[in-house]
Amino acid sequence: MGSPHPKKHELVRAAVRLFAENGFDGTTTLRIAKAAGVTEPLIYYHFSNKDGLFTHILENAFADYFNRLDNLPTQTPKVFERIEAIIGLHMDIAMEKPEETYLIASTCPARLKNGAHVCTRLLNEARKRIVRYLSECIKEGIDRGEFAKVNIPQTVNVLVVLTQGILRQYALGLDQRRGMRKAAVDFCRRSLVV
Amino acid sequence: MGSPHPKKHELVRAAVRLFAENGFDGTTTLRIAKAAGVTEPLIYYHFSNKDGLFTHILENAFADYFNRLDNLPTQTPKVFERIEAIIGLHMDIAMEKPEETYLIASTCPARLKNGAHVCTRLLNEARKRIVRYLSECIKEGIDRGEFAKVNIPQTVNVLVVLTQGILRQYALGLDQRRGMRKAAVDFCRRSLVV
Amino acid sequence: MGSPHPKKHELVRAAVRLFAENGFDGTTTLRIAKAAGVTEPLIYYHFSNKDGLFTHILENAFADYFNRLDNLPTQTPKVFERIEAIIGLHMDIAMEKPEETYLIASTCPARLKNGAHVCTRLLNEARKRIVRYLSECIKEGIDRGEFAKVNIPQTVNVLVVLTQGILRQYALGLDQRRGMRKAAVDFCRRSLVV
Amino acid sequence: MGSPHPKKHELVRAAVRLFAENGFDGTTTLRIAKAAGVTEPLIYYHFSNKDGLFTHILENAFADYFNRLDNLPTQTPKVFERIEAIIGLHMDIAMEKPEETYLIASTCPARLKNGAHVCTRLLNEARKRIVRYLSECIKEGIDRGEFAKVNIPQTVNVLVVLTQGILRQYALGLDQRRGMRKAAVDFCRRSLVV
DNA sequence: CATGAATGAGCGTTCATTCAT
DNA sequence: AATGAATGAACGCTCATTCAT
Repeated sequence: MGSPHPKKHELVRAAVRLFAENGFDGTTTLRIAKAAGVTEPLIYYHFSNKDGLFTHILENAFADYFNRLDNLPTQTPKVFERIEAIIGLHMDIAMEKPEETYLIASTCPARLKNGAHVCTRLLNEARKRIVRYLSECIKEGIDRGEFAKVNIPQTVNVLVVLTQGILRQYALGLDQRRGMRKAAVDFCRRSLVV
Repeated sequence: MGSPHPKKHELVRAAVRLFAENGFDGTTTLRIAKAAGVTEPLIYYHFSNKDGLFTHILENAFADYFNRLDNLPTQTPKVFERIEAIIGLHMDIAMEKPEETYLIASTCPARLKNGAHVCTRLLNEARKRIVRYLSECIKEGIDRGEFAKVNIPQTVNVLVVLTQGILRQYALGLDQRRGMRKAAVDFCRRSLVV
Repeated sequence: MGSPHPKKHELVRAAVRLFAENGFDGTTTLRIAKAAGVTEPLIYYHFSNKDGLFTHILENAFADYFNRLDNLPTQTPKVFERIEAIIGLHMDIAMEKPEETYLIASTCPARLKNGAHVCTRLLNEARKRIVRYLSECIKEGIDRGEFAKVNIPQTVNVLVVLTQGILRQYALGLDQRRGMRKAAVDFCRRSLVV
Repeated sequence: MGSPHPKKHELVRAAVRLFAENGFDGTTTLRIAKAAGVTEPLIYYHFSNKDGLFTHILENAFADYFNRLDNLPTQTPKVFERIEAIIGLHMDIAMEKPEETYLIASTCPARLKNGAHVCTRLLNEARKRIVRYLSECIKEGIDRGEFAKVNIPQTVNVLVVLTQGILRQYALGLDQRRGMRKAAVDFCRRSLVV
C-alpha cells in the first residue's frame, strides 16, 4: 500500500522546501520538478499553475494550524495555563512542521499588501482566532482576580506580537531556542498574574 | 544648489518604494527606471547591478538604524527608561521610514537561509547590538534591585522578539497601532520591575 | 441498434465544429476530447493522430462533394441549365453542411503552399472535376449556338472563381445571401447566352 | 543612407513571408527572428507581442489597398472602364505585393468568426468601399443607358465575389493567370454592357 | 473501448544586462 | 550623464502524444 499520488506528493514536498528556501518568485517550476524527480508539465497536471501549487501548500498548512487553534483548552483550573497553551502551540508547530512554518514566515510578508492574496487571507483568519481566544482568556483572568487589571485589547495585541514573533524566530532559526518556551511563559506570567 | 545626482536619487526613491511593494524578485529594473523617469542602463551606470542597488538601499537604511542604536542612552535614573527607549526607537523608525522598514520586513525573511546575503549580515549585526544593549540593561537593573532576578539571556531573547515583532507589526500595518507603545512598555514594566 | 462507434462519432462532430471555429492550429486535442465528452487518448485509439482526425474529416466532406459533382446532369434541354446546376450545387452544400464548408474555407488556404497536404490534394481534385464539367458545358453550348463564342479555358477560369467565391461567401457568411443564387445565375446567363 | 530601423524592417519582411506560408498559429516567433537574422526578444522590443507584429503588417498592407481604392477613377468616358479599373486594381496588387496578398488570403479566413479581429475589421472596411464604388458605377451605367437594367445590390454582390475571388486566385497561385484579366473583363462586359 | 498519469518538445514572453553612441 | 537597440538565459506554461492498466 503506497500513497495514492506518489509523484504529486513528491512535488508538494519539493515545493514546500524550495519555496521556503528561496521564496515564491525565487523558485522556478523547473527546479521544483527536478527536485521532485519529475518533469515540469506534471505540476500543471496536478495543479492549475504555480500559484495553485503554492496555495495548495499554504491552505494545507493552515488547515492544521486552524484545527489546533480551535482545539485549545477553554476550561482550565488556572486561566494562565491557556496562555501557556497557546504559546506552546506555536512552538510545537514550528518544531513539527519547520518547513511549512518557515515558508509562511518567509514568503507571506511580501504579499501582505495584496489584500486578496491567500497569505493575507489566511494570516488574517489566524490572527482573528488568536485574538478571540486571548481576549476571552484575559477577560476571564481579570474577572477571576487571577490577572492584573490590564487594558484587554492592547495586552492581547502585545501577546499576539509575542506569539507570532516566537513562531518566526523558531522557524527562521534566528538564535538559540533553548529555554525560549520557559522564558516566554515566565515573562508573561510575571506581567499578567497578580 | 541641488542634489549632486538628482536622477540617481530618483532611482533610489523609486526602487525603495517598488522593492517594498513587490519584493526584490517582483520588481523589474524596467519598472524602477520608468518610475524614476529614466532608462534602464542608468541603473548600471550608478550601481553595479540590480543587487547592488538593493544593497545600497539596505545599507543606507541600516546605517541610520545602527546609528540610533548606538546612541541609545546608557545612563538613566531608572534602568527601565532604557527599555522604554529601545522599544520607542523601533516604533519611531517604523513611522519615520515606513518604506525602508516595510522593505526590510518583507524582503529579508526570504533571504535568511543565505548566510552571506546582505539582509542576513545586517539583521544579524542589528540583533547583536540590541542583545548587547539589553543584556547590560537587565544586568544593571537586577544589580540595582530595580528588576526581578530573571534569567538574563532568555529574557533578552524575549525582549528581542517583542521589539522586532513590534517593528514588523508597525511596518506591515497588521493592525491598529494606537496604544501599542504604551501597551508594550506597560507589559514589560510589569514583568520586569519589582 | 445505434451507431457502431458512438464516441468516435462524437469526436468527429466536436472536431468539425472546433476546427471550423478556431482553425487546425487553434484547436487542441484536449478541447476536442472535452467537447466530445471523452478523454484525449481516445483520439489516438480511433485515429493515427491529430492530423489523421483532420484528414478523416476533410476526406469525408470531400467524398460527398465529389459525389455530387459526378452526378451533375450531362444531358439537359438547355446547356445553361447545367451552369445553373453547378452554381446551385455549391450553394446547396454551403447551406447543408455549413461547418464542413466553413472548415475548408477557413483552414485550407493556409496550407496551399504545401503541395502534399490533404487540403491541396482535395481542392485540386475538386477544381479538376469542375473545370472538366464546365469545359464540356461551354463547348457544347457554343457548338449548339446557345452560347456566345467565348474563349473556353478563360471563361471556365472565371466561372470557377465565381463558383468557389460564392461557396466561400456563403460559408464565411460575409454578407446577405438573399438573392445571391438568382443574381449569379442571371449574371452568367447574360454573359454567356446569346 | 540606410533605412532607419534595419533590423525592425528585416523582422517585418520575414514575418510577412512566414505568416503567409504557414499561417499565424503555424509561425513561431523563434522562426521569424531566425529568418530575420536577429534574436527573439527584439520582436518584443519593436512590437507589443506576436499579435502586434501581425497587426502592424496587416494594417500596413491595407493602408496601401485603401489608398488605391480611394483613388479609383470616378469620371470616365465609359462607365465600364471603372469596372475594368477595379478588377485591374486587384490584379495589380496581387502581382505587386504577392506576399501581403497571400498573407491576407491565407490567414484571415480563419479569423472571420472573431468580429473584433483586425482581419475582420479591415476586410469589412475594404468590402464597404468596394461596394460603395461599384454601386455608384452600376447606377450611373444604367442611368446613362450603358448597362442593362440589372438589380444593383445583387449585381454588386456578384462583382465583389468575382473581384475578391480573382485576388485570392492570383495570390494563392491556384492556376494559370494568363489571360485572366481579359477573361474577367470580357465576362463582365458581356453581362453588363448592352 | 477507455482512461489517469506522465512526458519531450517547444512556445510566447520577460528579464537583467551590455554596448555603441 | 544618459540612451536606443539588442541579446543570452531563462521562465511559466501548453501541446500532441504515449503507456500501463
